[in-house]
This record gives sequence, C-alpha cells and structure tokens, in this order.
Amino acid sequence: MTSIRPRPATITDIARQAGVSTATVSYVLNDAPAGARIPEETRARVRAAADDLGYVPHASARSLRTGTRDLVLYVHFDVAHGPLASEFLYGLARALRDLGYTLMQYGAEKNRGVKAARAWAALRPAAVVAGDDRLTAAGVELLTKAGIRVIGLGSDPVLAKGTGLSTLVMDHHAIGLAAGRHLTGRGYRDLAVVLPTDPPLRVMGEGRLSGVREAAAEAGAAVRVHDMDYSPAAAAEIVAAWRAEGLPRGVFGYNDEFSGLLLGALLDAGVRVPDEVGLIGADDLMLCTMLRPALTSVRLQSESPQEIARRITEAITEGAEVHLSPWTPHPVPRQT
Amino acid sequence: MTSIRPRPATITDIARQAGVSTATVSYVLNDAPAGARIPEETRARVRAAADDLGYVPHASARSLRTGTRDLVLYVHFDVAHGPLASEFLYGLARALRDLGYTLMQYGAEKNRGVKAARAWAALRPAAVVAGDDRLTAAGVELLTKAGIRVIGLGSDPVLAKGTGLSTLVMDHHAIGLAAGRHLTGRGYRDLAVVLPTDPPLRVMGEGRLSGVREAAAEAGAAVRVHDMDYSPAAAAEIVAAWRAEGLPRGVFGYNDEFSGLLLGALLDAGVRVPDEVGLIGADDLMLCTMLRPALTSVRLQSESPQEIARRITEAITEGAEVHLSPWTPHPVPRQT
DNA sequence: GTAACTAGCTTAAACGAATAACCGCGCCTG
DNA sequence: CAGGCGCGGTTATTCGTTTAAGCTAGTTAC
Repeated sequence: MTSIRPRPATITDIARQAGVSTATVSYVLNDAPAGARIPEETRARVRAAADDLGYVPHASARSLRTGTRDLVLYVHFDVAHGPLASEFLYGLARALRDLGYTLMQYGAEKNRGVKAARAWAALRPAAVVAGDDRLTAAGVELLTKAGIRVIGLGSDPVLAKGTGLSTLVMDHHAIGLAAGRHLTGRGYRDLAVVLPTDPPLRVMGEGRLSGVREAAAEAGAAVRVHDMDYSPAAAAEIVAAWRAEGLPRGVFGYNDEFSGLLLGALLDAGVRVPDEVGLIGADDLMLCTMLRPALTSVRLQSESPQEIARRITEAITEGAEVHLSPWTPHPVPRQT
Repeated sequence: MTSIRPRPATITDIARQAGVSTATVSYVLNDAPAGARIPEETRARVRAAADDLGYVPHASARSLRTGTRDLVLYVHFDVAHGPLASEFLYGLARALRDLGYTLMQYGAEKNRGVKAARAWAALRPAAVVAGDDRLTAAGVELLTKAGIRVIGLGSDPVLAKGTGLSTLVMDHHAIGLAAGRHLTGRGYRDLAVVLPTDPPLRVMGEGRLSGVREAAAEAGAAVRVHDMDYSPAAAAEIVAAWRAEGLPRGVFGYNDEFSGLLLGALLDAGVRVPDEVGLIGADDLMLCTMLRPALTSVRLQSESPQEIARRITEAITEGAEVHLSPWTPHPVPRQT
C-alpha cells in the first residue's frame, strides 16, 4: 500500500502555485495592513490558489509565531455530565468563542496535582478551568508561573483569595438554605438530609447540609444526616432505618437523582409522599416531572454565559483573580 | 499595573542556566539515543535547571517540528450528555491516551459542513469524531485532503463505504428489535412506538422503529407511531389520544427519558402499568430504578474502549476505513 | 608522527506562519 | 540629473523544538 499520506497545504504551497512569496500570501490571507499595497489582481490569484489547495491555517504554528494563546481548557469532574452542566458548558463555549477563545474539554486524566498540571501546561492554554479535586497548590503554582490562569471549579473563594487562583463556585450553602426553608416553610420541624458518599459529591453535600442547618436553626427544626451512595439499595436502607427510628417529616435528598432513589424506596415501603414525608431535590431535572408524585426541586438559574465568559477573559488578559458564583437557587414546588 | 506576564520556560532558558546548548537540553530531556554520550553530570545539571524553571515542553512546537499529530477531536452532538455517552467517552479517552493520543471534546460550534471542518482542520488533529449531522461530503473531503481521518458518529456504514469516511454507529435497528421482541414475547400484539421530533434524535428513532417493525412482523403484531417532543405535555397528549382511540398493549418509548415522561402521563390518566399497558425504554439509566413501577429497558453493552481505540488508531496510521458498531442491546426486565 | 577514534558537546536547519525591514523600479520634482 | 517617493512585492528573522551533521580536544593504534 503506497498510499501517499496527504499533507495539509501550507502557505508555501500557495506561494508556489500563485507565483509569489510566502509573505505576500500571509499578508493577503490575513488582510494585513502591512500588505495593503498588494493589488487586487494578485490578491485574487493568491486566494484562488488557497481555495484550490483547500488551505486551512495551522492554528498552533500561528500561535507559536504570534505568541497568542486562545485555548481555554475545561477539565470536567466526573460528575459534570448532567444536562445542567452540559448546557452551562455549551453556553460558555459559545460565549468564549465569540470573544476569540476556544474552549476544549479535556477529561481523560484521572491524575491530579502537578502531574495533571504539567499535561495541561504542555498545551499552553490561556486558562484552565478545573475541578478543585484536581488542583493542588503546587499544580496551581506551576500553571501560574507559566502564565496560565487557573479557575478552580468549586474551590473556596475565601481560601483562594490572594493565591492567584480564580474560582467558579456553586453556592451550595444557598442551595441547602433554599431547600431547608422550603421544608420548614411547610411547617416541617423534623428534617433529614442525605449526604453522598462519593468524595467530590460529598464536599458539595456538606455545603448544602450547612444551608439546611441554617434554615432549621431559624425555624427551630431538628436535622438528621444520612450517608448514601448512589444506588437503590442504599436508598432502601435509609428508608428502613427511618421506619425503625421514626419517619422524618421533611427530606432534602441532596439532588434530584438521590431524591428519585429515595422516593422509589419510600413508595416501596408504603410511605405516603408527601402526606407522611415531604421530599425536595435539587437541579430541577426533567426527571422531577417523570416521577409520581412529581418531585419538588431547587432550580439553579445561571447568569448569562456571556457575562461569565467576559469575566474569565478578564482574568486572562488582566491577570486578575475572579471569583464567580453565577447560580442562584430557587425552589420549584411540585407534588412532593 | 506593570505585572510581568509570566512566560513559560523554554529549552533556551534551561540551556542558558545549565551552560549548554539547546540541543543538549533536548537530548537530555528526551533521553534521545543520539545524545547517549552525554555524561551523567551534565544530565543532572540540565535536569536540575529544568526542574528549577518549572519547564514543561511546548506540545505544539514539538509536534510542529516532528510533524506528528496526536490529537483526536470529539465533536459531540447536542444529545451526548447522558451517563452512557459520558462513560463511553471517558473510557475512550483513557484508552486513546494509553496509545499516545489526546482526546479533546470540542463542542461549541453549531455550524457544520465545510465551515466546521475548517475550524477542526485548523487544529491539525489526527482524526475527528463527529456526529453525522455535522458532516457534509465537502467537509469530509476537506478534512481527508488534509490527512485528517473522519469518523462519523451515526453515519451509515453502507453509504460511507469507499468514501474514506469511517463510522461509529449504534445499531438502532437492533435496539428496536430487542425492544419489540421483548414486547411481542410478552404476548402483546398491539404496539406503539414513540418518535422524537428533535431532528438528531428522530434519525435514531426511525432506526429503532424499523427494528420494532421487524419484531412486530415476526409476531404478526400491529405498530402505531407517535411523534413526541421531550416534554410532559407531549406525553400527556399522546396518552389522551390513546384513551380516545384505544390503548396500545405494549409501548416502546424511544429511550428511558421519553418513556419516563410517558409513564408519568399514563399514571396521571389512571392507566394501570403494566396490566393495561406494558412499557419499555432504552439506555438502562438509573432513572429506571427510580420510577414506580420500575421501568423495563434495553441496556447497551459496549465493547471495550481499548478495542475501539485500537481500531481508531488503525484508521489513523493505516489510513484504513473502519466501521464500528460496538454496542450490543439486551433487555433488562423490570416492573413495566 | 599521524591516522583513527571517542567523548562531549555545538551548529544549523528545519516545521508553518507572521512581520519588520528592505529592495528595485519607474516616475516626479526641483 | 540627483533625490525622493510610491508601488509591488521579497528577504530574513522569529516562535520552541528536534535532529542530522559537524567540530574540537584528547587518547590510542600502528
């Protein structure tokens, strides 16, 4: 097999075909002011050759020469694949593109800290957005020293202040507070909260729990806490425990999916929802409208992606630390 | 603000600090055979300098020089955000990395055809995996001419044969066949199938429908078809129509999420599931175990990501057309 | 005494693109 | 007729890296 591996056309190829120098080609193709004196006839010849050869500029050769970085790396955590995260990412990508940046998702590496940071830095992005579970101080320092802005997803803005690390967080306390107030607002004084065992989720769960605790304190309600992994069996176990020790009146199930599992287990145990136990999730997934009774949830309304993208580019161009928390929670009451 | 924008260290910086030439640095850092005669003492000096400066090689400068492409672009379709797609992608990324490639997701562009192809080609990937809704013949040709392999997600392998386009498809007919046989196997002879209105989903839905039709033909069953968009209202409308014209005995709801909506609407209408209407979804999401009655579903078992990655690299290195269909459907019976 | 060899490097040329600086020619002006 | 200038480009350098080819001082062989 002597298949000639096709080579992408370069400006040199165009120059040869159009009978000009590569400089001329570059000036024409970029409409560069320095090459303003090139007559239309030559321009046309160059453009025809480029078209004919199917020329596409070599992005990294260009950025090597100009020293510009337009890549923003998004290292998603394992949990970031719901419709909520997906839509956020999509909007952000579009907004960043409109500002001249290219957002790429890069999620293969399980490794974290300096090792991961080196892999990211090799790509010379302008910024990297990464889950805080991937970041270590040494890793952040390596990136920062290389002129790469780091935006920690879920990192604590208070801790980050002054370290050069920017943050993009969901205010989990506020989510828990909204959920808790919804429950206490219904008159429930005996609350239960589910805390996922999966480590990245657990951190968020603890933030949400503290919000529920605040709401409970306001209303003089009690709060029970239950570890749960994401499985029907775990949900059944918790419900069994409730049967034994007495049902809670209001439950915050961490999010819609954990709440969905709990709801199934409650119904299996013959518990009447919401007459005996009220339930609220979070994320307001379509799932809520599939369940019967339909699940009450805390919706997270995001700021406009344009605004978030603008702030991120601010961090890039001005080297500023930005701290974003673009989601506002509000409860969506349904049947539970 | 005279913040000196930090510049990543280069081999030139290391060379200066270690008092050697850049060639030596390169030889040492790459353990190159050509530089085998460099004594340990010099090596140590170079490595110390590299460490000290926090050196990370510039991936695109390197690949510019060596002419190697190790990037695989994955242009996800809008629908690719379920746990199924997520897990597949994750495994693929890891497997490709182990083979020396870097998988990146690049999903911002709504545009398709030649315009999108140009954007992808600018990044000089070794291959691009893209939804067939993003591909046009002209776009594929542009990429192929630039030596970039194209793998169409969901493209028809029969049509692609000989065009140079590789394919990675889900066998929707087989999914529909499995679902249909499950329903006819329960003795149902009056079937209904839901067809999403969203264009990318619709194409898959049609494939699944043809599978159900085959199963129905085998058993002498009738098949009704209903358009549905992904909303509770659309589900309620279909159920209302069924009430009017007579309930189907067995329903294939396209996937778990559409089936979940249907289930909710059926229960709202007082229909007993599965006594009056049997229901099966597809994807076997955790959602199935949250619903009551728990949703029967068609699970898609994927081949090992290593094998898929190997085939993809085969397409890259040998320029071969590969046609993959790594998912096998089998029904998971639950309560519906 | 010199050719041959080795150790330990360095020099220089690429890769694809951008761009500052220059160059030859024709024409006009003083 | 020298000098200047506009036109239509070209030359050369650079970005960070790799790598083939060379170079020098010292050692060994004959």
